Amino acid sequence: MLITSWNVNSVRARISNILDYLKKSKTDILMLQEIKTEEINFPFAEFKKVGYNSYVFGQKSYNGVAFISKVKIDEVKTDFLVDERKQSRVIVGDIQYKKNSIKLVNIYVPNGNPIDTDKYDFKKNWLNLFNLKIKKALIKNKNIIIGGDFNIIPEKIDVHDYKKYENDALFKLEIRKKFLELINLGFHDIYRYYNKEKQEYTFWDYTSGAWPKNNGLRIDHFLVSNNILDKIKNVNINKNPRSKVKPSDHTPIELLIN
DNA sequence: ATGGCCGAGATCCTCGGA
Repeated sequence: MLITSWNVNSVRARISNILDYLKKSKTDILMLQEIKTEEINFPFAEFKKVGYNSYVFGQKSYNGVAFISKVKIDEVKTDFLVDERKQSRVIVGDIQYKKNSIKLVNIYVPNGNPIDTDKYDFKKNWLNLFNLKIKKALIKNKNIIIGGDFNIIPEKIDVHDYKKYENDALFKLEIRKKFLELINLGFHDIYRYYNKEKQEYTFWDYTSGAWPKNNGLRIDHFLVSNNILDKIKNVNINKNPRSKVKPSDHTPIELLIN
């Protein structure tokens, strides 16, 4: 089973790119972030036409997350984390896979820039709350996959020029520590687990020729709980969608389960 | 050496993104 996470930077602006991707990749479950629309304007029919059901937690203009899935997702919840600004950043659901129940947690973490504003505090508070919610969720189900746009560069290897990001909300030590705290609850950053030395990115800014220069960041991640680590067959950053016309600034990360 | 963009929702600019 193939599970993909992709920040699409508007589901409506990106609909043909997303449909192309589904056709080519045959992904079973697509976890979307930054859909930038409410449920009322979500393209349910377009996905239904190609065999996918949509589970949507939308918001007007900003944020918004969704599952696009060929398989049934149970217990879909949009109140896993309710932040102080009531933003649509987390949707969770359970899948049955080979007699295991796996909880999928699809997240869009706040950006947090600039760091001298309340946006940065919002990100810190958000991550604290998220870690707490995951800690509680692990008590009920030890099979958890967290996927999404974390807006966190875990290590120096995950950015083209780390010195430029030392005072950026994506790479500040304080933020990376929150990511480590989350991992220490019992997860692996599955991309880095399989690729100890590889330098690949999931995001390239639209500006400054970042894509042709490969000035990227690895900020989209899959965290897999220890209990199901042996069920993971492969993980891949698929750069193809970033090279298309009218692309998202992020590209999909794909997780293959045994 | 620097900087270059894009989407939504409202106008012809602002906000947010990273």
